[in-house]
Amino acid sequence: MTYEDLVEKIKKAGGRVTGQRKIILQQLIKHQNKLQSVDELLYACQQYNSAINLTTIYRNLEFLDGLQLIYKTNIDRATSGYKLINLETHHHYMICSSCGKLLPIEHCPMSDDLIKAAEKEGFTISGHSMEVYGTCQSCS
Amino acid sequence: MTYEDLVEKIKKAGGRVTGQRKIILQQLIKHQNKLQSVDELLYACQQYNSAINLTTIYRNLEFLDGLQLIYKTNIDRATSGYKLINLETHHHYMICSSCGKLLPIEHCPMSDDLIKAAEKEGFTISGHSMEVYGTCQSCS
DNA sequence: ATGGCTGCAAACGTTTTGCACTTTT
DNA sequence: AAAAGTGCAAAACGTTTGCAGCCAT
Repeated sequence: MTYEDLVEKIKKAGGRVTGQRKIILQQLIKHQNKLQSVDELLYACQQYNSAINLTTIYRNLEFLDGLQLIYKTNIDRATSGYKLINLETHHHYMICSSCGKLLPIEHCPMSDDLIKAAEKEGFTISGHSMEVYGTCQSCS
Repeated sequence: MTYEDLVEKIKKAGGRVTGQRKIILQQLIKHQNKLQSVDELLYACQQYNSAINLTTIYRNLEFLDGLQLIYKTNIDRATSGYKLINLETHHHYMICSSCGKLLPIEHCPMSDDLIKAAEKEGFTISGHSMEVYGTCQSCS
């Protein structure tokens, strides 16, 4: 997902490409392979525009989430982590508890067996989540 | 997990069986098969003791969580859901978005393949989560 | 009588909102 | 010019904490 792809999607959705949004997009692209807390993203953006506001980060994440461009999960009890979605791949990750790095998992838990078992119980599946936690090579 | 089992574990841990705690335990047992928000649990408990306090619910959930008796997950972005852990079974669930009911999944995504793939990348696994979302039979 | 538990009120950190102003289109 | 985005301050939200009093052991 390139910067140009993102800009195109935003314009198609009637969104505007403001100075703050540009910086946020760039920082999300730059850290595509890890989860960022809102504070980390704010800090990263402020290196390029010291005036950028926390509220603007939240609103942009919400806006991009509406465009289904954001993967969100909890870093810990109190903190949310965000990253750009990698549209090409189905997204399950191994998450490093130390540095937040994400290693994609090819293996998706939605097996035929599971789908059949759900149907059997009359359960209509609308989605699923799976995450593996641990420590990555460079952190251990 | 019976009430007596829980009381035994609590006493073994140096905890006390107070009036409020009894009610909370009973309500957790009663709703063992669904996620309850803190508010729902509070409301359920207040049917038996109208004076019971929100803080007490939180502290009891935290206490029981320390004893590894609580399964916690997010109901939605803002709300946490709690239930008693079913110690006998490894816990993955299909969660009904409408009523919060939980249907256990026998299938655990931690396959040998996945563990081997993690090792290969030098990732040390410490835990994992998996949840399936959808609508249960009686809600659809 | 000791130490854990409770209730209350206040604090906390994250996220959301109202409003006036600015910028992109 | 219109619509969307921004910054600020304040509010809202779920959750946690300090403290004084209470109750199970």
